[in-house]
Amino acid sequence: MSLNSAQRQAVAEISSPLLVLAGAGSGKTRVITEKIAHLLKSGYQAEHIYAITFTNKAAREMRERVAKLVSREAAEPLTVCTFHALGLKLLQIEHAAAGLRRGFSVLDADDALNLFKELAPKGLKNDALFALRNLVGKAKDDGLSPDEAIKAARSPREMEAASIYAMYQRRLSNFNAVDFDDLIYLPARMLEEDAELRTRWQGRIRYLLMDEYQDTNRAQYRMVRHLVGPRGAFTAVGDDDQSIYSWRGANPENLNDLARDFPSLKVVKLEQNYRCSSRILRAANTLIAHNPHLFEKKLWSAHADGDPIRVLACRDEEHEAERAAAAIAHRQAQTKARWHDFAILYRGNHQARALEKALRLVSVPYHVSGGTAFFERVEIKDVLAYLRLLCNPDDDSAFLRAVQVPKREIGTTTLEKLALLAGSQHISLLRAAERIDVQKQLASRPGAALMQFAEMLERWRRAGQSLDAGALVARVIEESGYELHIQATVKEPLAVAYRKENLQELVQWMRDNGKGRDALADLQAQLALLSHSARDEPGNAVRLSTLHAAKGLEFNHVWLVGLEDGTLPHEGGINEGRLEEERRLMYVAITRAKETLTISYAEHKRKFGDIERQKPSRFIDELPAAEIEREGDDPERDAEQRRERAGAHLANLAAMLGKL
DNA sequence: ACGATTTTCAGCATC
DNA sequence: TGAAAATCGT
Repeated sequence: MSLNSAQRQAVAEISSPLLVLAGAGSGKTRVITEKIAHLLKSGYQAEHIYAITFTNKAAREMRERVAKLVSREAAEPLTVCTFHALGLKLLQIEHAAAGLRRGFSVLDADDALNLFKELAPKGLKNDALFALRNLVGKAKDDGLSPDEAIKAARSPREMEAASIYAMYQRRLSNFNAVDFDDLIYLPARMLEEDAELRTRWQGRIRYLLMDEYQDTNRAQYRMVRHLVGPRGAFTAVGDDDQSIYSWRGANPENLNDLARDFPSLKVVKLEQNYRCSSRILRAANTLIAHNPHLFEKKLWSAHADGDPIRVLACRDEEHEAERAAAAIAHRQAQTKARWHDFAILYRGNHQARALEKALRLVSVPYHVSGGTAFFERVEIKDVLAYLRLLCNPDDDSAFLRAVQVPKREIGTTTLEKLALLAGSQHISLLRAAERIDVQKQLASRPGAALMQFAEMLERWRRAGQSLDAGALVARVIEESGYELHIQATVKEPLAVAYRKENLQELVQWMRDNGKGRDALADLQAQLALLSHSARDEPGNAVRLSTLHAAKGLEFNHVWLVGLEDGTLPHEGGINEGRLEEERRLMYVAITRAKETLTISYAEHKRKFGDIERQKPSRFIDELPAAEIEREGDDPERDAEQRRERAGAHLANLAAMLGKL
C-alpha cells in the first residue's frame, strides 16, 4: 500500500524542522521508517541518522521494520534507541567531561530509591518521602545543579530537598555512578555548557527522528534542542491527544515550544485513521472534542460504520468480568477469531484480578501485560551487581548486593564495621575490603571471607583482559557459586530452570553485543536499561492490559471495563486539571479497537472494605448517543430491548418490502 | 536470623 | 478488603 499525501509530505520534508501530528492509527511508525529509507536515499549516511523512542520495545520494533524496508546491512549502522540509551552512549564517550571514570555504574530505580532513603530524614512517612523525592526529581528535570537548586529554593521544603539533592549527587559521584535521570540531565548540561562537545555531537547526529514526542519531559527537550542545534534537522512525531504520562513528568507543552524555538518549523497532520471502524472513530472524536486543543485535527476513517458500540451495565465487578469472559468465549467460538484479537482494558492493575478469575473459569487463555513487579528478575540483578563491581570498584551499592548473595558468612555487623572503616578513610567498601589493615580490624572469619571475595573479583578482572564479555560473565556466574545458590534456595525445579535460562540469556546477550576490548564496561551499564527480554511474548491469548500499557497496540475486539466515575476518570484526576488527561486515556482506549468496542461498568463495587454504589462514568455521556447501544443487566429488560429491536427490524423490512 | 503479628496503604509504571 | 511492609518476639 502506498503512502497518502500527508504521509508523503512528512517523509519528504527534510530541509526544515518538522513536527508530525499523528492521530491514533494514522501510520506514524510507517512514516518514521519510510523517512529513514528516504534519508538514506537522499545521501544521509546511516551512522548519522538517529531515531529515538521511549521504550526498548518501540526501539526494537522500529529497528525490525526499518531492516525490512531497506536491507539488514543498510540498517545496521543506524542508531535506533531510547532517550536514555542515547544519553548513556554520550556519557560513555564523554565520561571525562562528566567527571566519571570508565566503567561507571547505572543505578536502577531500586538502588536509587534506597540511596535516597538513606539520605532523607529518618522516620518520614511514605508520601512525604516521595514528595521530597519528586522535588529532587523536578530540580533535575529543570536542569538545575545542586548548587543552583539551593539558590533557587523558595521554601523550607525546597531547601531541604535541595540539600538532600546535593548529598545524593555527591554520593553518586563517590560511587562513580549515575541514576536514570542523570542519563538525560548530565548530557543536556554538558551539551549546554561545552561548545566544542556540542559541535562534535551535532556533527555526529545529522538527522534526528523522535517518536511519541508528547511524552518528552523538559530535560529531554533540552537535550534534544542542543543535539539538533540551530540547523534543526529533525522530525518529531507526536499526538497531544495521546499524552497520558504527565504524571511522570511528560510535558505536552513541548509540542508548542518546538514552534517557538524553531521558527521555520513545518507542521504536517496525519488525519486518516487506518485502524478503527468509522463508528468507533466518531465516538473517539466526539469524546476528545470535550478537551481544549492546541492543534485542531479531524481524524477520519475510510472504513465502514461497523457494529454499534455497546454499553453494558453490570451488577458488580465479578458480574462484569463474567460477562466479558462469556462474550469473548462466545464470539471466539462463533467467528473462529484468534485469541490475540481480543483485549480487555482497564484503568488500574487491581482490576485484572476479577477478569483473570472469570477467564480461567471459561478456559480462555489470557496474558496480563504491564504490571511492574511481576518479572523482577533477581538473578539478573544479582549477577549485574557482580559485573558492576567488576567494572567499578567504587560502586558500594553493587558491593552490598554482591557480597551477600550467595551467602558467604558476611552479615550486617561485619558490613557495618567495614562501612565505618571505609568512611573514615574515604574509600569505597571494596577498596577497604582489599586492605590488609582493614581486615585486621575485623574478626578473623569475616575478615578472611572479605579477603576471599576481593581476591575473587581481582582474579576476574585479570581474566577479563583476555576473555570476551560473554565468556567472562559465564565464568562469574560459575565461580561466584551463583548457580549452586539458585539450586539451594529456589524450591521448585521449574523456577530453577527458568532462572538458569535467564542467566544463559544474559550470557548470550553479552556474546552478541560484546565486540572489542573493554566491552564489559559499556555493556554492564546498558544492561541496567534493559527491562524485559525479547522473549516472554504474549502469544495467542486474550490480552489483559492497563490503559497505559495498551498505548501503541491494536485489537479487533476491545472490552473496556470499569467505566465508573472514580475509576475512569480516576478519583484523584476528577478535580484538578487532570480530568483532561483522564479523557485522553479514554480516547487512547477507544482507538485501540478496530472492529468492535464494548464498554461496561459496575453499579456496585467494594471499596476499602464496604460496598459502594457507583455512578457510570461521565465519559459515557460524552460519547455520541447515536453510535451506542445500551444494555442493562436485567434479563427482562434486555429481552424486552431485543424484542423491540427485532420488532423495529421487522417493521423496517416490511417497509422496504412495501416499497418494492 | 527468622517467622508471626500488626500496621499501613490503596493510580498509571518507562528507563 | 487484602497484600505488603514494618515491627515484634523468641
